[in-house]
Amino acid sequence: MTISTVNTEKSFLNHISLDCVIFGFHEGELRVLSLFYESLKLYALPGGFIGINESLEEAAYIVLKERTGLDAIFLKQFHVFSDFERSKQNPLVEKITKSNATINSDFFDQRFITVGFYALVEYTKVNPTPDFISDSCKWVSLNEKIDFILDHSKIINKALQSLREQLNSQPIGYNLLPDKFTMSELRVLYETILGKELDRRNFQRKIMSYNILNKLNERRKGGAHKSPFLFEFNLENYKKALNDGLQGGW
Amino acid sequence: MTISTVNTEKSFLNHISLDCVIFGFHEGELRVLSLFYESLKLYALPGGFIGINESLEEAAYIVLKERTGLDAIFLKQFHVFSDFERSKQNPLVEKITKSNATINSDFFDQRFITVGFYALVEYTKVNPTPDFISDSCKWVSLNEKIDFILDHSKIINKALQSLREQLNSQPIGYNLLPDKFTMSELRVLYETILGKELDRRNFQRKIMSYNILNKLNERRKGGAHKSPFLFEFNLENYKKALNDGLQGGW
DNA sequence: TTTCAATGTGTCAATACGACACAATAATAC
DNA sequence: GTATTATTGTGTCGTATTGACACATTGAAA
Repeated sequence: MTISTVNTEKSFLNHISLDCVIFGFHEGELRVLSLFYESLKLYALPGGFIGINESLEEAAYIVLKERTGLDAIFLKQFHVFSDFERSKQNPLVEKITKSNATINSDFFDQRFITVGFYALVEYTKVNPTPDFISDSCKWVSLNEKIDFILDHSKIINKALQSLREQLNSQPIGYNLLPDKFTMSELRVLYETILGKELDRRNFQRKIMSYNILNKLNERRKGGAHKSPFLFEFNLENYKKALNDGLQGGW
Repeated sequence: MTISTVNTEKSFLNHISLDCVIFGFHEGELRVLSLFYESLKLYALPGGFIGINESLEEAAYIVLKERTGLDAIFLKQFHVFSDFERSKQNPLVEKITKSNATINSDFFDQRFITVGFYALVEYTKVNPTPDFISDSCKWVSLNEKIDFILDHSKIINKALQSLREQLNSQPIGYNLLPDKFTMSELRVLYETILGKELDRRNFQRKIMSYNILNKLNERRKGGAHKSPFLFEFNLENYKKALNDGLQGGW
């Protein structure tokens, strides 16, 4: 009746999909893990469907695990995209139909309402892995002009907007940076997400006032100029802040 | 295939529903418009399904219009509830089956993923109207202990939490108060949403600093004690604040 | 006319914030 | 080695914002 299968292995709910905006931070740029379709010259967000006995969150974790190899990830639903027109003319349908894959292309060729999730991951820990219909999986910088299928550009923009709003109340950074990092690295991350420069000294004063960072007796060597101290997140206070929220904005 | 009908008039998408937490403010209490099922002694949130050529938002506006009689309403999606167990043992299914209604009870008896919306309306303007399976539609105070079907209590709590977070960045109040109101009324609304007391004088200073209110040359007569001035929202600045957001928290 | 609770409007100190200065340092250039 | 240079560490200072509180005013009720 209302349950369909993509292949013979698993049954999914019709009409509902999810798309993940997986953010990484590298070389001072925010990047989004994207699937590339060589024949279409188009990118797409990693996504999936909801198994008949899964929650959205469980399904999203499966997508993340498959594309990144990572488990414990900061994951948050941020918006539902339900425009009547949004999944019309999905170029992937034709691609699937033409392929020899043993999957049900009818399933793809229905109207989908998609739940957007954003995830924050540590760039270097990710092992980008394409799915069965994409040719490659790679990081795409938000600074590049990239063509995505359907409304995926819109989804990314909305994800970034949500991330910005979160930044004002939650201690984002733990998930995007390596365990040890310099104050400059954290500040550049904030600047990148916000899209504006922040005063180096005022930033440090404010972020330290939240008591979510430990200053280490260790410096980052190797770079030119004075070696900066390394910091790490104070997990105990970080978790408290996740619950209670921070205050003030940037 | 994947489209079902509730009655013969309209086709809906399977597996997807929406529920509306319609907030009103009356006698210093936040209230939620709820449907009551006499035979079950249970309440439920007004909800609906997504027509095959509607967006979620369009469908939500239809629900609001039908239950309140109002059009232009502040409406916002805030969370998707997708637990596998959430729509098991829906008491409404049995109720529908037993009734003589010409509706397809099979449609109700499927797994639903529901999108939660919250709406802010002016209490006195609402004309509460039950739907075809409920016995009455009434305001329920958040202070009362009320039994809701399924996970609707959880949905209300999450809506209130979202509303609180919005309060810090958006000029909420325009939709919940009459056109003209006193500073105390606005403050009590904020106190009610936040669940804590605010200093009367500091509140006024802060809210006035946003420039979203016009102080009128008019006083509320009739109450005991000194007559307070009336205020109204400055729509131009209010809309600006809706876009730009406010700053600071309470 | 008095009472009393609520209102209008202020002050004050503590804190937070934005803008900025200057010395210390580590790799590089010479 | 020594000088150079960009970056880092750590301040200060004036202003704006915040929280706590005081006191006179008002208008219905006693």
